[in-house]
Amino acid sequence: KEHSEKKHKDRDKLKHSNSSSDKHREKHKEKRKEEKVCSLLGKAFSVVDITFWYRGKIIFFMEINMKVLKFCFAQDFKENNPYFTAVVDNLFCFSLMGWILLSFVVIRWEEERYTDGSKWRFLEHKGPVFAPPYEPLPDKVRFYYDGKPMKLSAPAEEVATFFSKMLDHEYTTKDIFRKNFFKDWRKEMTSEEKSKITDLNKCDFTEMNEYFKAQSEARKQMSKEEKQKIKEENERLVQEYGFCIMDNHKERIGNFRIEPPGLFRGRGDHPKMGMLKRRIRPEDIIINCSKDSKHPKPPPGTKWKEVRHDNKVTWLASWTENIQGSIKYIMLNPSSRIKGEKDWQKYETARRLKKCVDRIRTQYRDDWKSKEMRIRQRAVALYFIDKLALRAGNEKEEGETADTVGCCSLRVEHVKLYPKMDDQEYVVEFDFLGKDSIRYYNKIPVEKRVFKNLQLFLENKQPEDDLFDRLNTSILNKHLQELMDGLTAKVFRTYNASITLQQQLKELTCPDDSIPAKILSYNRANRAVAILCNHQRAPPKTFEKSMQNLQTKIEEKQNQLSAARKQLKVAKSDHKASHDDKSKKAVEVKRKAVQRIEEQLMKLQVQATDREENKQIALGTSKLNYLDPRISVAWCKKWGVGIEKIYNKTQREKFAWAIDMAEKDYEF
DNA sequence: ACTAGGACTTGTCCCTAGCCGG
DNA sequence: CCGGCTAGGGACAAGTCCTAGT
Repeated sequence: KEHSEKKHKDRDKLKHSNSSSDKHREKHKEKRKEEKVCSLLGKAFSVVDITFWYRGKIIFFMEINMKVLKFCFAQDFKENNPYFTAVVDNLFCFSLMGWILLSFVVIRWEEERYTDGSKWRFLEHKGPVFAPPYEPLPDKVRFYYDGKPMKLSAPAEEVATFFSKMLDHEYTTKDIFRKNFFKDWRKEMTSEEKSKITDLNKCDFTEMNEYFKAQSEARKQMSKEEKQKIKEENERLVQEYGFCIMDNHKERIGNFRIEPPGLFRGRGDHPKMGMLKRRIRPEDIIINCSKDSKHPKPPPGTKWKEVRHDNKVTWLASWTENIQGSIKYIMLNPSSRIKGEKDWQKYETARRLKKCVDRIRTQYRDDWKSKEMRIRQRAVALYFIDKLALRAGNEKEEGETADTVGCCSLRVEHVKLYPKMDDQEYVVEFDFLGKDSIRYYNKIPVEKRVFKNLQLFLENKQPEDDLFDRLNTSILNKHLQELMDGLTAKVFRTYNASITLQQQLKELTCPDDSIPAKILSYNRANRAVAILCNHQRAPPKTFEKSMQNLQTKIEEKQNQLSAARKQLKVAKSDHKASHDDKSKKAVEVKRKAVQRIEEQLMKLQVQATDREENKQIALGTSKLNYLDPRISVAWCKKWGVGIEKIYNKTQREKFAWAIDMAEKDYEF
């Protein structure tokens, strides 16, 4: 019905444009019409049939070039049904007595999956965008050494600017940072500079620092037009370099810009902080694309390191970074088929774990009694991974990164055992730095067997010895692989996160709640998961202030409310006195006003609670990486909550497959 | 069995576009 | 229309897990 209404409107527009004599305008309208028709087409179909009948008037199709139709159709179809792919090369379209027959092939993701391990058949892109070249400082901005101004060579100056931009950060005062920086900086100096500049403490970067501050201030002060221009330029760059063609579809690239040079910071107590991250040139880049595609061109006068055609991998370009010597990649955006499909598979693996988790739990409990030490250790570690959602904990090379651990790499110093604590027995206290040097602190009571085993593991060990000395991640994962196909340590995190969300949602959602209250429940369920996974954040710098603002708003609303209530009272007594229509209306109006303000107040209060509870907890990570989006989609459908209340635009794009697939009765 | 390298996922921080109330 | 604030996106670091070579 809706579509036919739209069609009528379109037809009216069509007549209109025919009578218009302005050629240009007509052309424009033509284009819009095409777009409109194509978007209508995309929305017109449900997704399961191989062949669709669609009733309409042929006039639309005659006027559209078949090629355009095909392309628009492919795009629209994909946007609306990301879980499917349409093969439009075989698109077949003709009219029959006012009906239009459209026939094309629809393929589901899993049907399209290649069996030989290849990830794509065709890949074409324009290559990465490089960091802008270094612009030397104007002469008036000077660097001082030992109190005297000194002109630096361009390479040395560039590195100096990196440091000068960071002057406000605490880490420029750290010894390691300064030492690493100075060492790398000296490598960029001319021999003359090298002999002169021997002590970082005698370097004065303040003038440079002020210059950059002024620059950023000036950028803020730019006129609207200038800002608009920059925005447009950026947009153009995205249009040109931000997309690629992979197997008949135009897909967004995740990070098409190469990381600019700068000083490496690292997280936590990183031994390499302050080192120079060098500039990446075309000669460092390996391009990956299909042989029969138009290969990306390197910037004039340069060459790529290599152009290869490896369809067993998903990346478009790669280079080796100089701090850790690891490889960096350019890959597709999460909304792309290749990422979405993988994401979906991940949750399917977690759902398979759900089916056999009881068996696995029984087994590891059995293994706590094993005669073999390695099996006991494996079983206790697995218990922690399952119960506490710890990460696997690969070994790391000492001195290369910050000292952090996961389950398998836990050391004796990270756990403390308390046979009795308060009113609980067999309490284990964990205190260690995990990924990104985020502290994990937790005290939990465990079963007696686990406790006894831990005591055994700790015997005759130094604090810096491994807790699980007979275990590492590859042993653990090999074991898990035997328990279930595709099972690894991280699947437990996904599984426990998703199952917790589903169960919390069931528990917390009250059918009679208002929409904001329901959303609060959702956020609380999300929060439970974030706490489980230890997703913390530094309380935002503006937290206190924004909390206060909210509080004042609430007070204001409360005042408004009491005022409105008073007015309602007055109106009521007026009505009692006069009993006329006018006063009756007035009462209604006032009643509505009170109601509205009550609602607003409630919304604010809910918001305040939500924010307070969220002070140190980051919801984003679990939402993006651990929670099966179909649970959320189903919840939204079940309770009539708009999906946009839960997922913002990017998240909706990433989870398009789930929004498409999940019905309100979906069970993880 | 062990290691290094490679590919891909997960994680936090920081900046800024754009929203909203005054 | 302006300025303050904040959500969201980008940047990029740091994990996991797998494979191939020794």
